[in-house]
Amino acid sequence: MGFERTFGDTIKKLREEKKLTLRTVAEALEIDTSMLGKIEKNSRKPTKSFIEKISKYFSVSDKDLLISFLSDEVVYQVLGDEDYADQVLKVAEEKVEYIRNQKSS
Amino acid sequence: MGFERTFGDTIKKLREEKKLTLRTVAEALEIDTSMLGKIEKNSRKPTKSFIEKISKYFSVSDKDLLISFLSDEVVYQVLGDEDYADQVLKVAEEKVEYIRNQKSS
DNA sequence: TATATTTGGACTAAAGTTGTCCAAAATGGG
DNA sequence: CCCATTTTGGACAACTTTAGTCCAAATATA
Repeated sequence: MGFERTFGDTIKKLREEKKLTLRTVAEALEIDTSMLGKIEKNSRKPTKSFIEKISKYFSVSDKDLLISFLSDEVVYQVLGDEDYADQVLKVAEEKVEYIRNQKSS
Repeated sequence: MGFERTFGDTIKKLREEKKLTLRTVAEALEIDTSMLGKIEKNSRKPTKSFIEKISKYFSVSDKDLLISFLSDEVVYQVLGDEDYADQVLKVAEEKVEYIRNQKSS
């Protein structure tokens, strides 16, 4: 899976590959058409349940889609203001590692 | 700077090393004592302005404190639910890299 | 024991988020 | 070009979250 795209781009591509309309997919997932459009444009966040439904609908990995979304969130958070993105991510990794070791001791 | 601790732990340690009370520091920074206590316990978020003031007050790097705080946020975000933390961070790095290349082209 | 410090609950105001509805804009087939 | 359909995004109300303050209980200190 190509993670360079955003979550929205990813699900939009899945839909367009199958030549389906927003309305068609939205009905299948039982959500508002406009909502689906916004999620594709990353202007509304998918719920966990949405990610489950859409991954099932397109037969793609639920986990991959979730990671795609969560990483978008992290990127968004980390790219504001001053750009210490790399350092912030590096330190975050260290902290995650540290916390893991804590737990298992 | 040891980034294994949380932002709250870090500023608490700075205060205790100088044997200052919450009230003393809070007054110097012109914020509520209780607020400072909560920030030390990571139950309230520091504002950008708070980080600037406290780093100046203790003569430590503003940037380091900011990174400490931002990385806490990322860790918090990434450690919920299923734990794909490593993968999410890795993908986030790739996306940041990707976005950087986009901009400079 | 008396005094100061730390902790956290409760609350209000402000800010942010969600999902829905609707209409304008864009697209595409005939 | 026209019409039907799709896409896009604004506006809104309901709801959730967060921020900051005040206060009192708990804890530490001298």
